[in-house]
Amino acid sequence: MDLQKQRILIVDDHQMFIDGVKSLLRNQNIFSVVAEALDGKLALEALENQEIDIVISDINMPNMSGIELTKIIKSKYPEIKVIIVSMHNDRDTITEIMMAEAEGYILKNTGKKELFDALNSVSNYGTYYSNEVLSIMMEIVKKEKKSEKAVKNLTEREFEILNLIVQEFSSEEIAEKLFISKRTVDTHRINILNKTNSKTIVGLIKYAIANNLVE
Amino acid sequence: MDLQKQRILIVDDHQMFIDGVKSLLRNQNIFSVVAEALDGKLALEALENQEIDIVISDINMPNMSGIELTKIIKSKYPEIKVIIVSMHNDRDTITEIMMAEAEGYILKNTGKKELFDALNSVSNYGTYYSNEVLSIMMEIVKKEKKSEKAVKNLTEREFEILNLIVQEFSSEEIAEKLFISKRTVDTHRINILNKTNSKTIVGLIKYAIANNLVE
DNA sequence: ACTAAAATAGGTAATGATACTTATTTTATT
DNA sequence: AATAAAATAAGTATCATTACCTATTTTAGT
Repeated sequence: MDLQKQRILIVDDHQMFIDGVKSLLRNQNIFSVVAEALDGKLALEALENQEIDIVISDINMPNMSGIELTKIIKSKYPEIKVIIVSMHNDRDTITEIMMAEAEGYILKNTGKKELFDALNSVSNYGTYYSNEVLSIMMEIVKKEKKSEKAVKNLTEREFEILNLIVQEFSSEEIAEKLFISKRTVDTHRINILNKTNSKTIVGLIKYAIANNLVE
Repeated sequence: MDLQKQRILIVDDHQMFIDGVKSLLRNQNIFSVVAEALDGKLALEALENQEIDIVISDINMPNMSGIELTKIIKSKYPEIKVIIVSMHNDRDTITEIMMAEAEGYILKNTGKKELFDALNSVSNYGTYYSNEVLSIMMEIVKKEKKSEKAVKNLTEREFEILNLIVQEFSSEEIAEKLFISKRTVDTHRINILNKTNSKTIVGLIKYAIANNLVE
């Protein structure tokens, strides 16, 4: 008796993409696309109705992202492997995928060969991350460490003042608002500049916006 | 004798997408995918080597965007119809597509039916824009008009200086860089603040970032 | 060639931000 | 109770930004 084919669920809000993956998985006898879903909710319904071994999911979808979907799948069906597929390989995306503990992450410009490599790795060894993704992961590990130190060690008061600065209040106005001396605000200001490695208020605003420290 | 099939070239840096479109265009006798290309350069080569009636192109591609490709196609082969396919339907994208004068614009979550509608419209009437796109176009026409006044009436020089401000150069440094007086830069600065309704440089930076006037 | 818009620049002043230093008081942690 | 971290504040100085005004020269459009 043959080993059973690996049963695959494809999740993507773009029908074209689902068809693309299906066409890549035609004419072979290891994997079988047994279900498809256009969003996370439909994917979860599909998982309740049939046994699935591997989920291939897009990351950007309406209502529920591939990340959220992965987290739910991992908590309800820890034995199911998840491969996330994405257009972009930026830092934020990769970090989120790591957090969600997906077994694989490939880009949408992946060819047939790499898709099979990923599916095989995931169903046998455990994980698959493309070289592109791995090199970005290494960059993150290096860079994130030091920026984390700078970002996170702003004190509560400093955060409060940073927010007021971004809201266009001057040091004097902030002082009035917080019932403290303008000189104190100035001190906080300079400490904030130093901690965020900003030279001027322009850099600080950009930094605050880029790092989501405000709003 | 039959009418010749409409010859289609698909351009996308994601092989999966090309396969998806091809699978949607299987089993019918109006359109025929006779060529595919993974980027704009290869697409232009393909156009030199064979007759094409309709180009279906992705918008986000490395080296040359679908917009740039469309512009080149339109200047060299004005009789070829172009349908742009995109993930997103944001204002900027739609505006650019209008500028490039593509005959059609559909989203990647388009199903078989809409793809055929688009292809038929484009090869017969002339253009096809999905309802989603049309409604966004109307919003643009309404909103863009008023923000245009504030945003767009920055002069080239003012844009240049705004960019340098955002890059954390002081008025003095900007003056040196542009070989003009610091007083001139100051004047520009104040005009920029007025035109963007910003009270302080903090507001200006936020405004510039929010409106994509920089980077 | 004429006109409007844009770019140029200066005077004068007030206000704001930043640099560097020092020091006291509060608050949290062990 | 001791220590460290955070919040408070001020002195002094310099530099940068903004306000309000006026005015000339360049550039582009009809």
